[in-house]
Amino acid sequence: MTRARVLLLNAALGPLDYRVPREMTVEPGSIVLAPLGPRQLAGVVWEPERMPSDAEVGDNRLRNLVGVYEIPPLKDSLRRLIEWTANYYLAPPAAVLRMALASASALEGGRTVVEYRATTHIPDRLTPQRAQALERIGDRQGLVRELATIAGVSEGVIRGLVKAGAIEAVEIHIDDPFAAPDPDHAPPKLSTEQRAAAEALGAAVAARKFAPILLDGVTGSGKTEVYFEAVAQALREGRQTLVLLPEIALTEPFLRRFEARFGVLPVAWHSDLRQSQRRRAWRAITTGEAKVVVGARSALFLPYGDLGLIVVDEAHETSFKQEDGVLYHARDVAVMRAQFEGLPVVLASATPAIETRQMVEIGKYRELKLPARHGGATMPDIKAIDLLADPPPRGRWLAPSLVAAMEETLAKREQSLLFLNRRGFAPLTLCRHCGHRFQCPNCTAWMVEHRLLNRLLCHHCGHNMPQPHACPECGEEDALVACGPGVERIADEVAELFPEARVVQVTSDTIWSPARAAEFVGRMEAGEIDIVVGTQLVTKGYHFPNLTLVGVVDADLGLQGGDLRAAERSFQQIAQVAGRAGRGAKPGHVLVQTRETAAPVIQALVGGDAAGFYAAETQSRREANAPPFGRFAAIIVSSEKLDEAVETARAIGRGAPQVEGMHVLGPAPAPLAMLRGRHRQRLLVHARRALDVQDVIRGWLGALEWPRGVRVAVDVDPYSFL
DNA sequence: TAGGACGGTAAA
DNA sequence: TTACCGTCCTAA
Repeated sequence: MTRARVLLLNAALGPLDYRVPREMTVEPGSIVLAPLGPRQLAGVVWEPERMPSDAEVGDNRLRNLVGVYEIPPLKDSLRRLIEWTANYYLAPPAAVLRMALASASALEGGRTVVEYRATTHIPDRLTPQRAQALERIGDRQGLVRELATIAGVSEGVIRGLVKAGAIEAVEIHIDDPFAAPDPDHAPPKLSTEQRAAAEALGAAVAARKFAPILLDGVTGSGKTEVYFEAVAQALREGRQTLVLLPEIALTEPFLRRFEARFGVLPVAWHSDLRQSQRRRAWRAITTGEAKVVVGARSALFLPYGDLGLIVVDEAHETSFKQEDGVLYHARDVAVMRAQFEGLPVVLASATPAIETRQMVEIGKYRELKLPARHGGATMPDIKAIDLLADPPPRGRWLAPSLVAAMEETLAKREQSLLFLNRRGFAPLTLCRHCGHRFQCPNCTAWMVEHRLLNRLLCHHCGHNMPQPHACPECGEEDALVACGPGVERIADEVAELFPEARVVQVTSDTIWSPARAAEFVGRMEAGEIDIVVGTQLVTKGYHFPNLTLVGVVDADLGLQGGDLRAAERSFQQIAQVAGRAGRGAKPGHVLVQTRETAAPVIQALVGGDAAGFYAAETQSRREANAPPFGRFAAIIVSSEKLDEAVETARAIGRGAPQVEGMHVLGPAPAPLAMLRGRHRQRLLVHARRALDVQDVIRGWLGALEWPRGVRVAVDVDPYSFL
């Protein structure tokens, strides 16, 4: 009799044992279908010694596996990665496994999927629901269920439209091949420095060994062209490349550059894929036919058939840290995957994280430097505007000297970019009469006024309400005032100052799909935009040769809140947005508005002393025993009931083990004391680097119990201290 | 007494 | 997580 230990796609369950029927063969990694109570669930066969079960079950109680999927088994290297991730981030292995088998439907054998899209035919009976559906669907395509969700109507309405001929069926073959990129399609002209770096990367790919490499080049130095040569090398060897990007908003410019270099588009992987696209991509990834995959975090755990290279672009980006579910850092897990698979991994950034720099420092990572801009472009000059000496007029946010520079830029028919990392019109609305402030009922956060929508929104939970005219507290009319600036307010100010200029706002409210991003890029390149006002969305990735002026509206914003990475993040953000200026033949200028011209961040930016800033910041981290020299883990306790959250957090605090080199701060209310209707308490564990803090926490929390509605989440290496 | 809400537990 | 079971309560 053979038994198999199976890790099921159910995060609440540990591994379960099954009987393997006589006619079935499985091996570790096999993807199987197993009975679970009255249902059937997919899972993966695992080595029993690597996945201990809490209770041994006798042979007589085992149920038979239902079947094995005709899909290559998950490789050892991927199973080790799943184990490592679950162990390091204190997550259920099944939750990590789910990311590898991200397209459960791809497991089913079906080779075709029927999708639907609108025709030009207008049905005879156009009910309001039908009209709404057709309008919202536009030229989108998808399953009946997907279209119903998009349209906000029931599936019956969609089916009715199909019957009426307004929506037609399209057959999708999920095994349709992806076109192969051609490494020799359009080789670039590289500078001597780029050539040297490209050759080093190519050699690392050919060596087929673990090699973590920091590709460190100033903004505009052509890092992408350089790592494309590593991709070309992987293609020549017939192996796959994974390129991780921090946000889908960045994929659009990337796709176009890729197509120009290799002749075809890469395979995209992100959360917005339709089910059929996901299925097709997943299958092509497992077979190795998808040669280059560009994706967000979640592409990291896919079962690549023959991976040869991993690239993490904009590797310093904090959005690589997953903030819900499994709280992993994609940059760090990418390095681990490269290690398990024996591959080179390239971290590309103009402003690497202190952690990454430190790895170079101690000789763990190799560094390839591109110290100059590509094609003769020069670095922009950065000047600070002292808001205390040169303040904007009352009720305005742009200093006279910044306005003058914008005027000049406009006169030269060049483009300007204003950066403010705050969506909406104003971050706080209050009543002048009684002092009432609009707060989210579910979160410890102000409601943010969005004039584009004429509503107040909570940026944490999505709660929203119409823009009020009277104060709900005292009933006073016309007493509500908007406090502080957001991107919309800056755009208004710009429109008043330069009525003839063409202004666009670039935030997640206006650029919410790759198509919108493409449209923005197109208009920028065609010179149809004079001034961009945007959030962090505009700080990276874009290359606009005619953009010569960058204004940072409030450089002090990022320094508030004071978490351990505040200074570093400020520096990176401003250096990145500054890097958008003067990328072509024309030189760029950057003006940074600040109330603290003496702050080290501002001094480093103005003086162009990145190395000095990094050295000072690294030293202060060392002294504080902060990452990368020491480590943190946050324990977040949340419940809809305040007393339960507080009591559980206290119990956890009381249960803290005495361990040499570790101490526990808290519990205390988390800075976001209420989020999406849940009260949150936080404990912060600070430990020396060598301590296996995960093991300590596992033992600590494992010995405790808490009420049903209480959630206890551990965030290892936290990035958000909210 | 039917049926719903709730809590506890098993799932191999 | 989902399914199911027992308990308790309420409406009829």
